Amino acid sequence: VARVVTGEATVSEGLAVRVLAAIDELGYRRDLNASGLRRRDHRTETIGLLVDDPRRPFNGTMQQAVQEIAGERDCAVFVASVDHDAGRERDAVASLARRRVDGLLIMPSGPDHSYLGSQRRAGIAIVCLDRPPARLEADVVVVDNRVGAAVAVSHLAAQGHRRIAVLGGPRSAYVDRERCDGALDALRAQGADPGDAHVRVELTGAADAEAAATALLRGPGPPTALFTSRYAITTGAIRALHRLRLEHEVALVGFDDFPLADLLRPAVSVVAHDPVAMGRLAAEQLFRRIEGDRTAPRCQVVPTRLVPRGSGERPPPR
Amino acid sequence: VARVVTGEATVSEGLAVRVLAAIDELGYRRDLNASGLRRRDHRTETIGLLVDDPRRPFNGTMQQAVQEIAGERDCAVFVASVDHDAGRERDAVASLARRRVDGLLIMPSGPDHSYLGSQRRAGIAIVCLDRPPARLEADVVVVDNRVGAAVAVSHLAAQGHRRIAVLGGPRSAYVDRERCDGALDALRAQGADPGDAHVRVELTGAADAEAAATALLRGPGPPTALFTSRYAITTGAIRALHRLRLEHEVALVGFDDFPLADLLRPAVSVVAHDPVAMGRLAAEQLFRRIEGDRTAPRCQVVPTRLVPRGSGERPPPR
DNA sequence: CTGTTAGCGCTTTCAT
DNA sequence: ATGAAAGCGCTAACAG
Repeated sequence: VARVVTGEATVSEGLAVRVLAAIDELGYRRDLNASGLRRRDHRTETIGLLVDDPRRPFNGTMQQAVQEIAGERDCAVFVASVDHDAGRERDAVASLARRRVDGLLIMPSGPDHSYLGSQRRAGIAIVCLDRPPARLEADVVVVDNRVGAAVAVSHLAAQGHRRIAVLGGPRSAYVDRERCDGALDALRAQGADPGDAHVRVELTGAADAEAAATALLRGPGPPTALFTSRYAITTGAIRALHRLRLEHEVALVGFDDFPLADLLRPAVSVVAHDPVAMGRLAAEQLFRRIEGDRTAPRCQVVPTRLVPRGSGERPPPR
Repeated sequence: VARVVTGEATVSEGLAVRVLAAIDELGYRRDLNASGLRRRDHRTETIGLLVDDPRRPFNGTMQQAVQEIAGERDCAVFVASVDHDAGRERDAVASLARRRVDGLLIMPSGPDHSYLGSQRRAGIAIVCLDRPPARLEADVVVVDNRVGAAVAVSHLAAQGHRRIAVLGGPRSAYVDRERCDGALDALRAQGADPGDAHVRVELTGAADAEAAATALLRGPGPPTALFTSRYAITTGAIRALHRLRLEHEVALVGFDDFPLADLLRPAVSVVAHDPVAMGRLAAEQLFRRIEGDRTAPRCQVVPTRLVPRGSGERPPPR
C-alpha cells in the first residue's frame, strides 16, 4: 500500500489497481503529517508566509503568487500576519516551526533576526521578502527602492520643479530609508540642497502624512511637487492636496502603485513594482533551498517602473 | 517530559524547571504533527481558509480577522486561493484534508458542495463564508445582500430618481443574485417596472460593466442613477461615467466599500459591510464546531450600512 | 507524582 | 515484486 501512495515504481500494475480501488472504497486519505514524521528528508510539504499586513493590496497579490508556486509543488501554505511587530514575528516563526514547515518566507519586522539562525540549522529554509533581515545572512528579494525613488524625483525635476518635497516614513525602516536616500540623491544631482525644509521623514501613517503635507504647503516657499515614499503616505498627501484644493496645482509622484490610482483626479503617477514577480522569485528561491541548494545567499532586486498618469507631469506654476 | 510540554498539572515544580532548562539547552522544539497523530481528539491545531481571490481588499481584511481568532487559540492557518474555480476548491480541500486540518473556512465556488460531506464525516469542521454551499447543510456567515441592495436603490429613489439602472453580475452567483433581487424588489416598491431596459445583469467584470454602463448612458432614456452590485462592477461604471464626463451628473451607489472611495470625485457612496465581523463570526463558529458543538447548522447574517459620500446624494437633472 | 510502555499512520529497510 | 518489521516524536494509559 505504501508503495502505491508514494508513487514508487516497484509495484505491479495489478496490485496498484487493486490498492487504488480499495483506497477510494474505504475513503482512505493519506496523512501527510505522519508521512513527514518518518520520511528520510523529513519534509512536510508545507511552507509559511509571514506578511506584515494582509490588507495592503500589494501583499494580497504577492500571497497569490506564492501560493501559485507552492501549489505547483503540492505544497500547502500557512499565512500569518505579523503586523510589523517583532514579537508577533517570533511567535509566528515558533508556531510554524512546531508544525515543521519546510521553509519560511518572511517580510522581516524588527531589528534582529539572528534568532532565525537556529531554525535554519534545524532544517527550515528561509527567504526574506521586501526587506533584508538584520543580523542574519539570508536570501532576499527586494524592490529597487533607491533607483525607483531617484527616477521619481528626477521625473519631477524634468518637468521644471525645483522645490520638491520628500515625504517619507521612519528611517529605521529599510524600505523608507532606501527610498528617502534615493530621492535625496536625485535632489542633489539636480543641485538642490536636500537639507532644506522640504524633507519630512519619520511619518508614521496616512494621518501623519496629511498633517505634514498640509504644513509644508501652507508654509513659506511651499513645494511645487511632492514625492511620497509609500502608499499610506501618498494617500495622506492626496487628502492634504484635496483639502487645500491644490491637487491640480502641485505635482505628485508616489512610490507603490495602487488600485484606482488612474481614477483619481488628477490620476496619480506612481513608481510601480511587480508583486507577482516578487512572490514568484522568493518562492522559487525558497524551494531551491528546500531542495538542497547550499550556495551563498542571494539578493535579488526587482526593478521598478514609472507610471505617468497626470499628477507627476504637471509643470510648476508661472 | 511529555507532561511538562503538554502543560499537565501533575508535575512537581522542581522537575518542571529541570525539564524546561533542558528544553532550551538542547533546543527542543515540540513536533505538533506527531502530537496530533497520537492525541485522542486527533487535533492538529490548524485550520484552512479557502478564499476566492486574495487580491480583493475585502478578503485581506477578513483573512486578518480569521488569523486573529485562530491565533488566540494557538492555531495556525493554511490559506489557499481558489480563484472562483470549483476544481481548485476540491483540490485545495483534498490537500488540506491530507494535512488533517481541524476545520475549514470556505468561500464556496461551484454548484455542488456535497463532496464536503465525507470530509465532515471524517472529522473536519466546515463553515462557509460569504455564500452558502450548494447541496450541503453547513454553517454559513453571509452579508445581508438583499436588504443592503434594497436600501441602496431606495436611497436613490429618495433623491427623486426614477430611472435607476441596476448593474449586476451573473445570476448563477449567489451574492449577485441576492443583491440584484433586493434591488429589483426596491424598484418595484417604488412603482418602477424592473423589467425595463435599465437592468443589466450577467456582467462578468470591470471591463464588461464599463461597456454595459456606457451603452445604457448613451442609449435612449438614459438612467439618472446607477446601482452597481459589487466592487469590480462599481469601478467599471465609474470608468464609464468618467469617459462620458457624466460623473457629476449621474448618481451612483455601489455595493461593497473600497479604499479611496472617499478620494474619488465625486466621492462614491456605498453599501458597506464589515469584513472583520464576518471573519470573526465564521472563525468563532468554526472553533465551536471543532470543540464539539453538534447543534443544527446556523446561518448568521451580517448587516450592511449605507455610507453616503456624495455620488449617491445627487438629485436627477432638472 | 513519576517512570514505563504501547501505538498513532506512515516510510524505510531488510528479507524473501 | 512483495511482505514484514522497525521506528519517526509524540500522547495516553498503566503501574508504581
